[in-house]
Amino acid sequence: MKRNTWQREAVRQALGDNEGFVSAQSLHSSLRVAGSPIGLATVYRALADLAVEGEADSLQSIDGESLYRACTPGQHHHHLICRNCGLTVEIEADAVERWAKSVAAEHGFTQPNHVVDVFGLCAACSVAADPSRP
Amino acid sequence: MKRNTWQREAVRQALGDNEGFVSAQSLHSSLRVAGSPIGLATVYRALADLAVEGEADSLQSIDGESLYRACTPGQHHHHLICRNCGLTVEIEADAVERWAKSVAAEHGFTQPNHVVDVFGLCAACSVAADPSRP
DNA sequence: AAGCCTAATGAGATTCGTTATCAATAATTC
DNA sequence: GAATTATTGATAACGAATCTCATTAGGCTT
Repeated sequence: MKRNTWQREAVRQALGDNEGFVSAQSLHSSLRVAGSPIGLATVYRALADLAVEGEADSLQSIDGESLYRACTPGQHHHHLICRNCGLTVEIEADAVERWAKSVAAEHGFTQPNHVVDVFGLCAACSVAADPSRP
Repeated sequence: MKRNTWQREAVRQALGDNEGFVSAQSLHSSLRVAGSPIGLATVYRALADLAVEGEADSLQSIDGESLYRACTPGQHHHHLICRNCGLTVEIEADAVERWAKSVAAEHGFTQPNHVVDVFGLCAACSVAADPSRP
């Protein structure tokens, strides 16, 4: 049976408090800094559970570590992420879902997963990077 | 100044001989099995160089390791990858390209990059994994 | 409230991919 | 051929993530 512990809740809340994607390590250390005695292994477990339950999205950062972010549960979606400030927008992509499924089936592949993320500069960071073109 | 060594050439060739994405580790061990005394660190360095020069594509596998594959430089494409045997099919995705661009613009994002990869089990591995459902 | 069962925790050890170190080697230039 | 110096490679170091297992505590029953 699944149990509710203050640790799970602390991780869920810490995730929700954060705007963009965070690593398990940094989430753990910010919890510790905030005075929580939560253990690192527990943070990893809680994040993995949240990801399975659909309450968190996860992606692999460039250097291979897993990053997590709170998300609206129950809905499969992808992300538009500012590579400067980390601002993240959730995007729906039914067309992409169908495309991924069909392209997999077309080549005889089963159990298709897909990784679809768009990185860019958000409006604010675009202006900051090139003020001449607002 | 950059120097040409047989080790770089061996890595480039081993990559080209391979059908799908390979990890640095497995590439190294197959080179060793083939009789080459090449070192592991050198394989990592050669692969990183090839990726920077555009002669290899790299991606992060589900479990966090970097996988590499030879590719024709200057051409943008995506991949359909068997997560069991590594078999890779290059896929065209003009529709996805346009979708990524438009969704980025729609939210005020500029300079859009995107990560689009589909993982699954290829026909052969699907049968091997579940022979009852060929 | 007390007790039981067992899921969950957490400190530390462990695994494993990748990178850094640094003396030795060898590719290029002169 | 000698000099220069990029490159190599064995090994150490690093870091993210997982595992171990004794301990803790959540939720149920009585």
